[in-house]
Formats: sequence, C-alpha cells, structure tokens
Amino acid sequence: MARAGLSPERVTAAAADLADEVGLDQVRVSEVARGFGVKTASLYSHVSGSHDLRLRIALLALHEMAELVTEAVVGRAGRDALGAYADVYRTYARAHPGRYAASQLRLDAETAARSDGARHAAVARAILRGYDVEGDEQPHAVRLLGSTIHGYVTLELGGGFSHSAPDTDVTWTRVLDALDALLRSWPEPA
Amino acid sequence: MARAGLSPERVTAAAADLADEVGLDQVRVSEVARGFGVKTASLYSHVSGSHDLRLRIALLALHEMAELVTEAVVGRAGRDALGAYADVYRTYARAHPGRYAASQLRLDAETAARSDGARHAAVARAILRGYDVEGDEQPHAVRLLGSTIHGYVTLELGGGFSHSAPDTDVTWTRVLDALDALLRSWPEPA
DNA sequence: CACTTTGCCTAAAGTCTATAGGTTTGAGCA
DNA sequence: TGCTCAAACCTATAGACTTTAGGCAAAGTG
Repeated sequence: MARAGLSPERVTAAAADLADEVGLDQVRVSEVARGFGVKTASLYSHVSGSHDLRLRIALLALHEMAELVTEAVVGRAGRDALGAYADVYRTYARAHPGRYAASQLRLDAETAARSDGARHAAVARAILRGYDVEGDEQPHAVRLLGSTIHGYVTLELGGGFSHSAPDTDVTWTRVLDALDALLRSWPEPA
Repeated sequence: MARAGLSPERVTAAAADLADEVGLDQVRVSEVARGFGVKTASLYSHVSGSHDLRLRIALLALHEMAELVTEAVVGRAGRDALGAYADVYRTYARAHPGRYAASQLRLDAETAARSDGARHAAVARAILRGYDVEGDEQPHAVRLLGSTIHGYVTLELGGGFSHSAPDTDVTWTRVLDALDALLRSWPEPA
C-alpha cells in the first residue's frame, strides 16, 4: 500500500493546522492520523505522543513568530517598530489561535533553550535601544512590553473584550501609544 | 452504604482543588469521583460532564476573585489601590493556578452575563476614578490595565520570565509604577 | 540481487466520557 | 410505625482515545 510520507515535521504541521481549527486542547493523535489517512498507531513512530505533539506545535509557533517579528522590525525604530512588533503577535494569534495557544505552554528549561524564545526577547531589546532604555532597566521593560502585548492578545482572543463597547482596534492603538509614551519617559533606575 | 453527600457545589470545589494541583486540562470527571470514593457515573447527576465542570470552576474562580478584589480596594485610591488590585490577581493565580486558568476560558454570552465578570470591570473603573480617567476613555484604560496585569501574571506563571535574570518581584513593582504613571498622565481623547 | 532499514499495519490493554436503567437511602407524613 | 417518593448512588455498556508490542512489506544500500 502507498505510504503517506509522514515525518515529524509534516505531522507537526498538520497538528498545528488542526489546533488552529478546533483548538489546541482538541488536538487528538487519532484525528491527525485520520487526516493523513493512516492508522493512529503509525504516528507514534514520528512523535512520541500527544504531549510531544503539543510541544512541537509550540516550537513551531515560536519559530514562525520569531521569523515574522524579526522581519517586521527591520528598518524601523520607535513607535513605528513597536507597532510593527506588536501587530505581528496580534495578527498571528488571530490567524493561528491554536499555534498561539501552544506558544504559551510551559516549556522545561531544556526545551526552552532549544526554542526560538530567546529571539523574541532579542527583538524586544532591539526596540528598546531606540528608546534609550538600557542596562539593568531593559529586562523590566521587556517584561512590561511582553505582558501588555501578550495580555491584550490573549484577552481579545478569549473574548474578554467582546462584552463591552468600543472597537478593539481603537483600544489597540491607544495601548501602543501608551507603551510608546511610557518607554519614551522610562524612569531612571531606582 | 453511606452517601458521599455530593452536590454541584461540592463537586465543583473538589474539581477546582484538583485543577490547582494537577492543572486544569488534567481535570477528569473520573478523578474527581475517585476523590469522593464514588463511581464516575454518579457525578453525572450533579454536573453534566467535563466541559460543564470546567465552566463551573471558571465561575467559581471569577466569583472568588471578585470578592477578593472588591475587598482589596476599599479605602484605597491611586497607586495604593492599583497595587492592591493587581496583587489580588497575582497572588490568586499563584495560589490557585488551575482556578486562574479556568477564569480565562472563553464563556458564551449567556454564561458570561451570569458570571461575576462585570464586577471585575466595575472595580477597575472605580480605580480609574481616582485618576480622573473618565468617559469614553475609561474602557480603553480598563483594557490596558487588564491586559498588562493579566499578561504579566500569565507569563510569570507560565515560566516565561524564569529563564532570564532579575527578580520578578522587582519587575512587578516597576510595572505597577509604570501603569500608575501612565494613568496619571492619561492622554486626552483624540 | 540480497540485506537492512523504515513506514505503516494489526492487535491488544488500559483509561476516559457519557448514557440508560436499577437499587438504596432517608425525609416527610398518615 | 410503616408507606411513599425523590434523590443519591450503583452496575452495565458503548464508544473513543492513548500507547505499546510485534509483524510485513516497500524503499534504499552495497
């Protein structure tokens, strides 16, 4: 019988697409197998189970976002760079909710080291350079940036804003303006 | 044989405790039943399944946090109120990670209306009153507040900060100071 | 062409969810 | 006290998912 041409990469990609469609927690090894027209047990030669599958989706998402975010900020600085940076996450999360959810999974130190997580922080630091936030203050500012952007994206995606009135796009630019203002006048180290 | 004295409330409470221990996505109806020394099927008279169980945990968490947050801000204003408000979420999330995760679940409009979600927004608006952020600007500021606090708590809990250097408590006060400064000088409507 | 590896299969054990229907318990009441 | 009835809990069952073990056949290799 014809082989389906499976590989860890293809399996992960299919699982990621499935996660975007039905939600990360609804990703089943059996369903991924069905998608390939293959028996469930066959996937276990390529990935070591459903936990492994989710982890691989996370690494894929972190990689894809790192590529996008790196590309988005080249040639930009200040508010312009900040907006491009943040928009990547928001746009990605809307287009790929399952992948984005996976990227928030807790990774053990070893896996995290192997991931593209550090690239995200590096891009954030590059943006801060345009604001003259340096030295010991950088980590704090990076965390603030990450918290606000990630929090907004998560809440918006989770429907946390859909119950109240104003358009979320308006709030989004307001939030970015606020972050911009904050970084412009970042306080001196205590 | 002695009855276990089940009820939707007791089942939900036990499930919430289990979620805090093993993670929300590891909550099994069968495991909750085991905890009561009861057969799995018996729980279906009290809750209508695992989805229902998670939803009930979410409502419980939203209620508990609403109580805490309401109590925390009475008699406070400005930076003081902001800090007390934010600390409730951070402390709660650390003590009850499963409950907190449940509180982020997407609720349909009907369930959301029945939840204590609106109370959280009301407390946030009360804090803004101390900063003279009013009218059409309030929703934007509420969303910024929620995004940053929720994002920070989520990232910290998810281990997103544990790979880099400085103490997260320091960053936390820095973030709150930043939000305080931001609200103090909130821009006029465009 | 023989040989090895790889890819996918069948088989099976174990766990979970969920439904249907039966039995026991205990509170209220004549 | 003894009856009734609803609630609480049970057994049985069906279907789905996960994961391991071992087998055959198709693709690459010398």
